[in-house]
Amino acid sequence: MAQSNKNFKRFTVTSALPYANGPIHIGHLAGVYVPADIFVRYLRSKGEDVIFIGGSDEHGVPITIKARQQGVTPQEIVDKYHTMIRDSFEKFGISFDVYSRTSAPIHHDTAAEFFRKMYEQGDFIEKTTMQYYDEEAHQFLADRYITGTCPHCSYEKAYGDQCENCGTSLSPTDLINPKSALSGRVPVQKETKHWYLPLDQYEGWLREWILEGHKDDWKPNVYGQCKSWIEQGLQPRAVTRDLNWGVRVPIENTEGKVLYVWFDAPIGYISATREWSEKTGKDWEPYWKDEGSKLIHFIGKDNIVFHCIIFPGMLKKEGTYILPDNVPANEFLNLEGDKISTSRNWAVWLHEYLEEFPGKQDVLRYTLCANAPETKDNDFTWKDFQAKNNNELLAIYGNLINRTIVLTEKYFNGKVPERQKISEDDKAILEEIKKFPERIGSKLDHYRFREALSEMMNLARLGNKYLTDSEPWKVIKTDEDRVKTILNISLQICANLSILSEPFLPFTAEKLTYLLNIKPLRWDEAGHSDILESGHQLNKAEYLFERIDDKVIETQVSKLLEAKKQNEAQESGVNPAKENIVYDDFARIDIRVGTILEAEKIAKTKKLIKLKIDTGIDQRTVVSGIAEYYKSKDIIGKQVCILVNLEPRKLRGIESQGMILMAEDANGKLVFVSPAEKFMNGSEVK
RNA sequence: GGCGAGGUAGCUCAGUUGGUUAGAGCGUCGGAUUCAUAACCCGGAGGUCACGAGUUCAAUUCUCGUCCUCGCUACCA
Repeated sequence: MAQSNKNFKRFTVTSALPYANGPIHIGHLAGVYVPADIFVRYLRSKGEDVIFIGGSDEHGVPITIKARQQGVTPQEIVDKYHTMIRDSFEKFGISFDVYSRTSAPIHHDTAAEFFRKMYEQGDFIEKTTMQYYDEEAHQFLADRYITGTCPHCSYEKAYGDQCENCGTSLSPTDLINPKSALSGRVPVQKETKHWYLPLDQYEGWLREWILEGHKDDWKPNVYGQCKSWIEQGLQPRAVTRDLNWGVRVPIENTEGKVLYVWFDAPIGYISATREWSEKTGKDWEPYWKDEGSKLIHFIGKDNIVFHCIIFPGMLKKEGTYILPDNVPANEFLNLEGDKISTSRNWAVWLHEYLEEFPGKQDVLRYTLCANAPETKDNDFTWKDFQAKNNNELLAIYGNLINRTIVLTEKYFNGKVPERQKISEDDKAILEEIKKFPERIGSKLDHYRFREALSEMMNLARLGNKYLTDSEPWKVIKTDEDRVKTILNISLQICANLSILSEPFLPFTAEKLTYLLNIKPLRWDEAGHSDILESGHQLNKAEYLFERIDDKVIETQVSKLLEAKKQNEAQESGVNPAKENIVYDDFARIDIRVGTILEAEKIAKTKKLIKLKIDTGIDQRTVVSGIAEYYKSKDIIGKQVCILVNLEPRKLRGIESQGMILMAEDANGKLVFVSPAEKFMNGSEVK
C-alpha cells in the first residue's frame, strides 16, 4: 500500500462532504470521519505538514425538495444542518483545520472559476436534450419534481426517477400522466442545453493511472469498483442542471442553470482550502498543485466513482492540479442488523449521542474504529459498544493507568520513582516498548485502523502483564528499590500510551497527560523509557472510563425499537381500491387450492423459485417471485391458492403455468394466501 | 444477467508467494491473584478456513463451478 510517507512534503486530507439535509450518524463516522481524524492526528503528531478538510455539501435537488416540504428556503435548511453538523463534529473531536460549506461565496467563486477554465479549454461537450418544463413556474423540472403513475405498478405518486411503491427506477418520460410537483400542471417537453464531461475520452489514462498504477496500493474494494466502471465503458456526464439552487453556470445565456451538485461538491475541498488560506495567511496552492503533496480522500463506498474517476478527471483536465494518491473508501456500517437509514430514523445520531453520553466521545470513537467496515459491511450493536467500553477501554487501558498511578501514590506519594537495577525481564519490556510507535504507525500508514488500534491496546496489555508478573504490591514488603524500578517502567508505559493513543482517543490522551502532569508529546518521543523524569510529581488518580451498565444499553435499544415501530406504522400505507368490476369479470378467474410438491430456487435469480404444484386437476410447474421471503425447503407440502387459467408464460426458459396468490404489504413483503385448514386440492376459490 | 467486494472459532478480524498441531482480541469455562472500576494475569474448550470438483507429493491458500451477503449495472415483472 502507501509508499513511505517520507517521500512527501505535505499532506492534503479530505473527508467526504456530508450532505446538509440531515444530521451525522455513526455510519458517517465509522466510514469516513473517525479514520480520517485518526490519520491526520497521527500525521500531526509526527510533525508532518497536513491540512484536514471538511465541509457541508449544500446544493442539489433533495435539499430544495426538503425546503419546499417545510415551506422554507433551501438556505434555511442548509443553515440548520450545517451548523448542527459542524458543531457535533467539533464536540466529537474531529479535528478539521477547516470546516467550510458549498454555499459560501468563496466556493461559488472557486467552482465557477474551475468550470470556466475547463469551458474555455474546450473540455466539455454541449448537448441539447428535451426536458420537462413547468410553464407556470417557468422552470425545468428535476426528475424528482415530476410525479405520475408508475407504468409498472400503477402507483399514482411515483417520482420521475423512481417509484417508491415498487422500487423501480424510472425516467420522467416513463410516467403516465406526469405532473409538476411545483404547480401541479402537466409539464411540457422543451429543449435545453447542457455541458457534459466526456469521461469516455479519459479511459486511456484512467486505465494507466488506476489499473496499472494503483493495483497494489489501493484497497481491493476501491480498485475493483474502479475497474468495474472502466471496463463497463464510461459515458459523458452532464455537469450542469436546470435548477435555481447551486453554483450559477458562469457563462452567458444560462439563466436558471447551475453546476450539477456532483461537479461542484468535490471542488468544495479546494474552496475550503482557500478559505483556510485566507484565515491563516498560508498559501493554499501547494496543497493541491505541488507534486510533493500527498492527496488523500476519505470517503464511503458510495462515493468511489466520484473520487476515483470523475473528480480526478476534472482535476487532470483542468490541468494544474495533482491527483489523489489514495482513496481509502470504507464499506457501510449497519446498526443492530439493519441498514442505517436517515429517512427511517434507523441510526444513532451523533448530536444525540453527545448529549446522552457526555464525555464519552472516545468510547464511540474506539468502538467505531474497532468495528470500522474496512473490508466489508459491519454491524454496530449497543451490546458490543458496552463490551468494548467495559472489557477493553476500562478493563485494559483505564485499569492499567489507574493501578499504576494508585500504586505510585501509595508507595511514593505520587512521585515518579527512580529506576534502579534493571532485570532481564525489565530489559525485555523496555525493548518491547521501543517497537510500538513503528508498529502502530506502519498500520496507520497503510490505512489499517483496526489493527493499529489493536496494537495500541497491546501496549496497555503489555503494561498490565508486566505489573501482574512483577507484583510490586508484594515486593514492596521486602525490596523497595525493586518496586521503584517496576513503577518507573510502568509509568513510562503510561506516558507512551498518552502519545500513541492520542490519534484514536484524543480526549482520553488529554486526561492522561493531565494525570501524568506532562505536556502533550510528539510521536517521535514515544518508544522511549525516560519520558517521565525521576521525582516528577503526578496528579491524583482519576478514572478515565466508567462502567456502562445494562440499563443504559437497554434504553438505547428500546429507543431504536421505538423508531422501528413508528416506521412500521408509517409504512403501513394502503393503496386505494381499484375500479369496480362486474361479477362476470371475477367469475372468469379460476383459482384453486393446491399443494406445493417441489420447490427449487432458480439459480442466478434474486426472487424466482420453481414450484411443482398439485392443483387437483393436474401437476404443473409455476415460477414464482417469492425467494426473498421463503426458502425452498420450507414451503414443500404447503397448501396455497393458485390461479390456474392464466395464460402460460416463459420465465427464464421455464414455462410457468399459473400464478400463486400472494398478499403484499407496503414494504413489498409477500405472504402466501392459503386455506385456513387443510383442504382438498382442486377446491375452487370463489 | 454482467461486473466488483466479501464468506476463516459464539462475535469482530488477521493470515496463507500451497507445506508439519490455522492465529489475535472480545465472549465462554477453569485456575491464580488482590495494586486495580468483579478489573489484571495464567490455562482450557471452541474452526472439515461457505460448498463441490480439478491441478499437485501436498490446497484454507491456485483453477473451475455452485451457493450466500453487500454494492454497482442491466433487464424482467
